[in-house]
Amino acid sequence: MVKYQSSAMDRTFAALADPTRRAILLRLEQEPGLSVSELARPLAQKLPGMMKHLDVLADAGLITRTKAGRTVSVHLAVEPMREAMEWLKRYERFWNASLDRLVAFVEKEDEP
Amino acid sequence: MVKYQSSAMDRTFAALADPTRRAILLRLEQEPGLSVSELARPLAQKLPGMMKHLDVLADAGLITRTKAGRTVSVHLAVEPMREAMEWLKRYERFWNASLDRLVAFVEKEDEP
DNA sequence: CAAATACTTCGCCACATGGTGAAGTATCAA
DNA sequence: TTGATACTTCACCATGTGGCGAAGTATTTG
Repeated sequence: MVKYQSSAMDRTFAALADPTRRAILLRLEQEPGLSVSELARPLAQKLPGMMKHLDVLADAGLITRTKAGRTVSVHLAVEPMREAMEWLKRYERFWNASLDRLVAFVEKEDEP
Repeated sequence: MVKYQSSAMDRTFAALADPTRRAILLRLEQEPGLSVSELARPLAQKLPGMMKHLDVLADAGLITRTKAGRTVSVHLAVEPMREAMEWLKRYERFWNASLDRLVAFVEKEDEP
């Protein structure tokens, strides 16, 4: 890859690209503060694998971890998702607005 | 990685995780139907690199390519972005709605 | 203190990405 | 037909997952 530094948005989208990580986020939405083991159990994930996913999510700023004794509770942090959504919003007009623009777009393609 | 098959959403988020690819999508929004070379030029990308990015974008369903003679014009396809946004919408309440929920969330964290 | 629990880190492996230059193919132009 | 143009594919490299078992560290618990 040779990507020595990546932007916040790069990391956010990359973190969201894995189904296990999306499942983690969905679960945390329902049950904030779950521990690492509790997160791993239903996902049939060993702890080392879960650690890597949590590292990716934390790098992207999508979770925070707080340690209490020997257990770690994990919490959602949605700000990066808001920014990802802001980016996508740029394209909202393509499916949200009237079809005028789409028609114009298609017609332009047919020009020589 | 050992990911033999990935879902449409996996591919969409993965495609969006690269700044060059996001730049391509932004550019196509302004100027639909650009050719491969035209896309590559301002991004300081060699053609082989651009080809790979376009392959990733096409796999994710984010672009379509139509060949006319020896030139290929590239077009946006926004449906996958709409779906990505639908997924993110689930979290919208965290930043969009009243702060009640956030307060409840924070207070829950302080419980023993 | 000893044992169990909950993470954490450490190799190790396979594979996709992101980039390159070089070579190949297909069209268009002269 | 010969060149130039526009892609396309190939071979190669470095790196970041994504997964595992095994070993290590830190806290509780008995």
